[in-house]
Amino acid sequence: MNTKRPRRPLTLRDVSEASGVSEMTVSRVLRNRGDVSAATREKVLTAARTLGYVPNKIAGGLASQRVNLVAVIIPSLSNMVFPDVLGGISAELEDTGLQPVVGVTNYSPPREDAVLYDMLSWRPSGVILAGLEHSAVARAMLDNAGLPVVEIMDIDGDAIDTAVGISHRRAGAEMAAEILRAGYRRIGFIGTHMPEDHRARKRLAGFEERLAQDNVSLSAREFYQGGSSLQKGRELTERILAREPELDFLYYSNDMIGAGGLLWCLEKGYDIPGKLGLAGFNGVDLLDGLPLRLATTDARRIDIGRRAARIVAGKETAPENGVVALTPTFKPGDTIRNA
Amino acid sequence: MNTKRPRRPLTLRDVSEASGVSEMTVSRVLRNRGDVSAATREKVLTAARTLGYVPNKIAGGLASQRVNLVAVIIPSLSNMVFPDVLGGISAELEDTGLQPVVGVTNYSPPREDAVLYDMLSWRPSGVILAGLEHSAVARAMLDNAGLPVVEIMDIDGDAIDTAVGISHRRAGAEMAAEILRAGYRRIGFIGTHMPEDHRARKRLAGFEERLAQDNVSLSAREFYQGGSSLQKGRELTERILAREPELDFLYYSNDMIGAGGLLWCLEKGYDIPGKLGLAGFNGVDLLDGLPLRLATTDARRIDIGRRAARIVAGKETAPENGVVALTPTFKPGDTIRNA
DNA sequence: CTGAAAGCGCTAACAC
DNA sequence: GTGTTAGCGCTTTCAG
Repeated sequence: MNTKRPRRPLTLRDVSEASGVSEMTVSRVLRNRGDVSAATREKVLTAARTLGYVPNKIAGGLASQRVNLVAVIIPSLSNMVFPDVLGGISAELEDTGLQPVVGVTNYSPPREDAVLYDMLSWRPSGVILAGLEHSAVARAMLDNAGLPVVEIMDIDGDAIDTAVGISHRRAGAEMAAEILRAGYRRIGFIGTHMPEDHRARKRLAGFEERLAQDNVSLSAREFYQGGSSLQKGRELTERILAREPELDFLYYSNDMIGAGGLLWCLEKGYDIPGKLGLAGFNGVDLLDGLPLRLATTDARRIDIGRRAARIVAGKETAPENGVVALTPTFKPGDTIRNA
Repeated sequence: MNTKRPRRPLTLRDVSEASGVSEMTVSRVLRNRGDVSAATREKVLTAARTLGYVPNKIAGGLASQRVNLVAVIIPSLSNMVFPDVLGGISAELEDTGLQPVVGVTNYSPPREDAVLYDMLSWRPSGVILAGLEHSAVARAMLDNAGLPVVEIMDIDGDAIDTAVGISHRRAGAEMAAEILRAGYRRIGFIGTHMPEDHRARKRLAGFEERLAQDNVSLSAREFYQGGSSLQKGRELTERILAREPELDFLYYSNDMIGAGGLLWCLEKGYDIPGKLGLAGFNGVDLLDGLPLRLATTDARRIDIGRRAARIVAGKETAPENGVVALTPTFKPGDTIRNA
């Protein structure tokens, strides 16, 4: 094994010499560009294959000034929402020759700047990034880059070029409306304490505004740090109900902690949804296997990925106002009683 | 907004002219390479910043023949195990100047070949890829590439360069031993039907071999297609127990379906772990919030990522035999009775 | 249909 | 400490 690892990677010239065809024509064959006779094409392909030649995109990109990469910048991979977005993006990019390259910011603006800088230094053909809130530095880089920029997940704010997402404000408001319609009145909220999670913040704002319309205000809030897990959902639920035993509804900022809360409540024998209603956010398929299906809002993650990719790929042109608004859809599940 | 998007991206030359310093020295400043006087450095940095210059790594990579990218090739992003591996990799790469670039194969060998080809065409400084089973084409490409190759997750087989992982055969065998020790004898297995999931296959093989040592053989198996979910775990558990009501243990090929099975069994009132024991595989933290903690094997995902990254980064040299064997650790949880 | 020449934006290597 | 020269491996452009 492993006997003759070549010192020098193969170049077009090697294929050219092995096949007796000029570098230029070899290049044409390998890229399916321009007309080449079947005979020549065959010679080249055989030579390339037997040598095990892999083109050098660094050189190719420099010469052609075009790179088939799309930068995708997201806050996290671990909360089971961004993998869905990525799935939508890859699916839609599949037949375009474009390839997504993923960068993760951990919800840190300086880290976002760094990741963006790094990705832009590869001169991608487009950028897809989560959220509408970016540092002045980031905005300047994107302005200077002169490439399509699609901001995803959120549409409550100003887009640089194009935004594809849902209104989290609206998602929050609609959930509030459903909860009120069902007759719940003593409502608690459980969410992350993350100043940089703008979407969760907007959701909560929309939620409280809608409650206020009915003269209801939140009876309790509980915030947590770090990642979401079932365990975290349990702890926070226990804590908020210990503090405010009279609560009749809990709105969670994501499905994972909501599911944890649900499991805890069921164990403790709470009457759900009779005496206590629960709802989460995202619409992950984890919920389908729980003892009761948690009410939630489908955040349209896959669709968001697809539309963003279509725009970057030029399959679809962004609307005049630069906003592609998808509709967050309420999923009642089993944890909100019927009105 | 968006007024003066430049037609031509900025080059070193622009910074050079704006600062009155030669291109070469500008380059030195921007890369922190070689000695440059504080005064010059300041001039350059200011010019670069005010122009909004972003270096072109395509050109840089071509000139220097070095690229700070590490290709990471994994089968899937959606099963909550690879994000952990990725986390370990990024964490360890953070201070090395290297950057992971992720490719996903969906457990398809042809897709793996394609992804690998594509990544190699960017001439990364190293490759980390899941598993030891690769097509002849893939092996040839890796041999030709002349760069460090680390195969992760599995060590049961031959590595190209270096393998970092656990023995799945052993993990299966050890779980079997625990189950037998606890006195269970009528054992069923539930797993994916994926010819390409070699690790699951090896786990099952090790599991059955160990059972055979005690003259026990599997009483039932249930296979499924597609992704894992709680719901799938419920359905399969119901099915296998309908077919073989006498089973006293269920071994699942991953924690997600195991958790689904656990929830279903609890609802149906099974005596767990008294009459029926359950175990999964991976050790994901989802398990911490379930009504009972599912027994499982910690697959050491984060450690695997870290060690692999250390080797690619040259922080650590691979052992002579090319195998970094981590120890899969049994986690008893609450679903196996004490012996 | 095929080839030759020029150069993409940067850095290695060598002057000064 | 700083500048000059020559490519890196490919593709563009223009000839044939």
